[in-house]
Amino acid sequence: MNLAASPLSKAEQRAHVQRTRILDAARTCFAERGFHAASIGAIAEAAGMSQGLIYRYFTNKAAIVHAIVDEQRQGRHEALAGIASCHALVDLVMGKLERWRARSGTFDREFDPILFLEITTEATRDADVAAVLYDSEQSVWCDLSDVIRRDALASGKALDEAQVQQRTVALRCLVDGAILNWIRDPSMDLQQLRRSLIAVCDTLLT
Amino acid sequence: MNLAASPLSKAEQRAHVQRTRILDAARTCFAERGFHAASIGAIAEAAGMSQGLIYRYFTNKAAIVHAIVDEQRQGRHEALAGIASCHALVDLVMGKLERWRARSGTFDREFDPILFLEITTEATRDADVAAVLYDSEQSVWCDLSDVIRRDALASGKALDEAQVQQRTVALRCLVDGAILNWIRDPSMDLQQLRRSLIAVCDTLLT
Amino acid sequence: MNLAASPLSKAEQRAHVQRTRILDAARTCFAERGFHAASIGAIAEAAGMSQGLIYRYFTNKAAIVHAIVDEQRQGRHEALAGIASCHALVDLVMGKLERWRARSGTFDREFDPILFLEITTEATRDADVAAVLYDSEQSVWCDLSDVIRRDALASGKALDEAQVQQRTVALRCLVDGAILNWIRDPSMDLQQLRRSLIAVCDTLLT
Amino acid sequence: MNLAASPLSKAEQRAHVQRTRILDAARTCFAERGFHAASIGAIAEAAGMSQGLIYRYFTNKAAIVHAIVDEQRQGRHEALAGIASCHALVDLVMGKLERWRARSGTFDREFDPILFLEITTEATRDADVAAVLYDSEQSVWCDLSDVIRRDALASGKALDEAQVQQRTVALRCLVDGAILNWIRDPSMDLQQLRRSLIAVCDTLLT
DNA sequence: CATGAATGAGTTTTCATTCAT
DNA sequence: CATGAATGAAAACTCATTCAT
Repeated sequence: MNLAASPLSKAEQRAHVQRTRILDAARTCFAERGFHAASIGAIAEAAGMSQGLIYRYFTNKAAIVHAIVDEQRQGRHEALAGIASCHALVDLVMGKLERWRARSGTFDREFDPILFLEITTEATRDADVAAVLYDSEQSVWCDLSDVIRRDALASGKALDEAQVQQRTVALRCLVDGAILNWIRDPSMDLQQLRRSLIAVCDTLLT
Repeated sequence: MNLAASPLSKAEQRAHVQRTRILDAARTCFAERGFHAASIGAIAEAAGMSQGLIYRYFTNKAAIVHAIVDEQRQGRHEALAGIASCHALVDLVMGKLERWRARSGTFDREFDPILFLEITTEATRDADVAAVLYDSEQSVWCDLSDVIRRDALASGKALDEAQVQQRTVALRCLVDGAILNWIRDPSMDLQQLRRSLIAVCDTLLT
Repeated sequence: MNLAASPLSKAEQRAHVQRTRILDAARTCFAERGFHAASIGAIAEAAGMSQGLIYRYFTNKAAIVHAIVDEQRQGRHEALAGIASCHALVDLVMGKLERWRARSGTFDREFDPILFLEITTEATRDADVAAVLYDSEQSVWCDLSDVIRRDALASGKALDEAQVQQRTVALRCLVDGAILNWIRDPSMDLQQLRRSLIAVCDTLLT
Repeated sequence: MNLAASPLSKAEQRAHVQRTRILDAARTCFAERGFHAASIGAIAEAAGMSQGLIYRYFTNKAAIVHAIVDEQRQGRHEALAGIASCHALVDLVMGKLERWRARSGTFDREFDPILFLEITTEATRDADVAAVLYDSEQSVWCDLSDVIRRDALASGKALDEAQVQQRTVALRCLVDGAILNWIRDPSMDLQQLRRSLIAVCDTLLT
């Protein structure tokens, strides 16, 4: 993303490193305790720096939240870019959920289900978060539509635009709903969930 | 609701009225600001009473949260009891979303999508909330399976148990995902969403 | 104290009974938690009545405290009236301490060591308590001087007034100090303490 | 006090100064109003700082109380270390009482009679305070026994251990009782009290 | 006479944010 | 650039006291 053409000064590099350290710490704290309950003090400690320093890189606690929301948006977009079929999408998401349960406590820079929920909730109240999230949704929408199209292409089906839209909606709801249900029922059998999703995808694309 | 057989004393009636007043206020505040950001002071003001009085009816702020979570669980269960087909379910949910947008600011004693999200997020951190939510999920699971069975019965299909389970998973994810997406993209065309859901339901049940 | 000449009306009797109930409850609560930490609510519950009713019999929380201080003053005076020798005094006090440890939780209407301490501390801050306590001290002073005189008389010694005063001071300090030390070191051997006090009394009166 | 060997960082020095400021303020407030009635707000104001800052140096209000109790324990121990005779002990205590009355409002970092009482009362309810106080008592017990022994040695008397114990008990009760009585009767003639105590000491050691 | 619902001021404690060093 | 001491506003919760019933 950062081509050779843009020579980052040492100061800029340092700033970027610091911002990353803060965001990594914040992601963990936010996912653990929520945007509100996670204090700047906790983030500073997790980042191994003083509270004051955080304010050199982010004007606000809100600014940190915004940055993380954006980070997740980008991550989600990049993750979807490499996906060529519905099956692959289901695999990606289910893999995330499985890995999440394994190494609890560490969180994913590109896409974290708990943060995803936290962000959605926050969007209800914070207009800025809502705006970023809205953009994210548009982008995800396109990405998912592309997945549908690629999948159809690969299996030799021709879909008109209306069919693409409809299947995109369905796919989106399925995946998001799967995440939500996984959170609401941690004892859920992930293998069975995966099989069900696959089955629905197959049915929908027939 | 209050048959002659249940002799509620005046004190008990009063207590019930007050609890209801508090819960109504709290539901609004929680949906508007979230469980954490909504202060007891704000709830008290919304309920038109002093902060101290709230503590006569609820030992804790947490107790209020728990009461509301339970209220929503019950409401969700009751709402599903009357549903006989997937179409009816989609209608119920979409109706909620449409009505919600119309009279923003008022919240639903039986089931509110924003609160639903807030509760799911809170369950990540509060073990008590998680427990109530888990129970709720089991109950919803049964209710949805019944919907699937009734639907199949009405349309003369015979489904084995594995098929019922699979369709229940799909239905559940679809509906929850629809709510989530509606929250994330408020500009979404609800009519189109409704049509897509109906189409998926029809496809899945064929 | 209440001679036949004063016919108490039924209302007055009831009032007296109620006041007694409240004071009994308050004594327990105060000794358990201290004047400040003991709430009117706790006292009301211990007395088996409503909070409001307490205010029919006492204008204030402070009034309850004052009543109890006075009660203890009177009890102390009456307890000393029957004492004819230093040995008897030591026995009285040590008996109190021993019994106190045995049935912890119940408190003595006539004199309770913990309340005694609590009251002394409170006198530091509340002028009314200080006044009652001051009166109490004058009265106790006379009572103790009489004990000294009776003791000397019984053992055939003649003491001039200065000697009486001096021994009274000593006796008073010894007894109060014994109580204080017993509170500060609950593991203290009461039998040994008793023997030491007796020995000092004997020495002092030789 | 701060020899060259102890390299306190500037931060540590500052922390120590602040803790001292807080403890000084707290001692005053506690002695004036009691542990419970003295609010953190009052302490902060007396210390000339914000309420929040107090929590940087003490985790709790209880922590402040504990620190003060410990401070007094140490002070009491150090004060007794330099005492070689019963007369000197009486002089020390009476001097404290006289000085206390003179400059009311200021309290003694090493040993304050009102705080001593407050602490004893609190020990009745706070297990931690009770524990520190118990340790203090053991230490004072040894210190007083040593005073008795030194005194006997100086006056050429030989005391067996039982006699030492007995006199220690007596001395302890006398001194504590004197403080208690001085509090309960502020009009008391301190000169007379001093003479009486001296007389008893002389009698006891004959 | 008795209740207990209601209030409002007060308590301890936390935290985002600033700023002197 | 970095620190962490300091602040002030707010949070949850308690409690003495009043008053309608």
